[in-house]
Amino acid sequence: MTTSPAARGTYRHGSLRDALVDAGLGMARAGGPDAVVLREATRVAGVSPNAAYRHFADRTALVLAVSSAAQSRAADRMEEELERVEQRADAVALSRARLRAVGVGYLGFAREEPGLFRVAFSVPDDLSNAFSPAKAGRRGRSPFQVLANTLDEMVTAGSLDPSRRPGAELLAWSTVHGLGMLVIEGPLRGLDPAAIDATTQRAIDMVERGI
Amino acid sequence: MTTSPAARGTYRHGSLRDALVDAGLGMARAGGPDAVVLREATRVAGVSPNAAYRHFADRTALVLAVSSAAQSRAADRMEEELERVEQRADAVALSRARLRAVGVGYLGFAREEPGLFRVAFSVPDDLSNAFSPAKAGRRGRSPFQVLANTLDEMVTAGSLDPSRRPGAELLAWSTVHGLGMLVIEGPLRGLDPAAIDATTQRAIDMVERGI
DNA sequence: TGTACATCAGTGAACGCGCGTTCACTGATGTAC
DNA sequence: TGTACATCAGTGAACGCGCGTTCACTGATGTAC
Repeated sequence: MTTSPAARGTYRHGSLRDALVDAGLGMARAGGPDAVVLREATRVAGVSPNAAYRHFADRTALVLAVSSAAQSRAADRMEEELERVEQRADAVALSRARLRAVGVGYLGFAREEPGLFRVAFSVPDDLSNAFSPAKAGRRGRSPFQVLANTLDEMVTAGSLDPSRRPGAELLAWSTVHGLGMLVIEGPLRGLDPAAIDATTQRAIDMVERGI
Repeated sequence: MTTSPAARGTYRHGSLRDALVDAGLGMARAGGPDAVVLREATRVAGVSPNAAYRHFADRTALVLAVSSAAQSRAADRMEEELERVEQRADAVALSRARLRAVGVGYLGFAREEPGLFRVAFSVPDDLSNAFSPAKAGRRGRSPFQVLANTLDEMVTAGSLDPSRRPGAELLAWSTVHGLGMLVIEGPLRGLDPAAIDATTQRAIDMVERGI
């Protein structure tokens, strides 16, 4: 990741944009959006400070790109959890298990990567990306789409009444997002992981029952 | 609020601590926690920059005090909504209406004062205050206590099974806090107020049903 | 009631800092003829 | 196949900025005798 000009040997970097975003992810991992500093990213990439301006209009643009990348990772984490769900005959039970997996994955990401979670979902001007299919990262799905798909599956399986489907993602997401924030920077921070697991399960129970 | 040394006339300020916190609230109102700048607070208070150090160990201490004050305001807003709930014979219905009022008040605060909401609930080291009775502001109740009281009322009224009471505040708060974040800096930002109202009601429905 | 003195809230000047950003530039690449 | 030239990714040096914080200080207050 660190490519000094000497080490690099070449005048052109080759993939500076990606290198800057990677460096930004590293900083965000440690301290959230505010920790992303443009000059430091160029340092890590082994390039002069102003080289960043070939790829980003300003610091905000870099942070937005980092936010996007972090959203991709969140989506990956959610799909990872989805893949762990075992198949079963009962379509209703399956679709419910998949909804749970989405919630568990989202909260797993929040707990494992609080800095990335914050840069992904607390960067005002970019969160819309999480919702817009068009803007989803090259990886494919945004966290929001993963959730929406799972809710659609519930309707198909008959575990969610179609009349309750519209806007249901907002309810599910609110709960799980709020809990994530409380876990990261709220009173649940540093709580016994087992207790957090239990609260996570309870929160998802509530969503399932109340949606 | 602006008291220049000349205008002030006196060498001692008299209530500098409060003045700094007030100035901090003003800045936070406009831009959240990051917008709180110590030097600016002293400027607004009409005092030299280092005078702040008589009252706060460092900038962080000031931000924490501002966060505390903002939490008080949130609690006030919630109680304001509670007072609006009309009395009725049916204790169950009353206790439910009061829970709704708490949620509506919390979200009203988020929408009306996004900057204060953020400084109140997104300052890592201080959110514990919202939970600890001992540390509650002189105004009395913390937002968390207001919520907890209302849930206790539900148990008393018989609208919440006592076995479900422990930890219930976390579920309710998660939902309403998450929705608040989505409204402030998420995809619901700038949405038609009526639509936000509707989502708020639905979210609270979900909590009531699923808790 | 009057004076001496401790207390401490505020002053004034200065600091180092690292940031984001701009300027005029140079060197490597790829394409047209 | 060889050369001229446009393109543009990166360089190097510099900037202004306002911040948080420290220093040695001064002036007003309140208390002890």
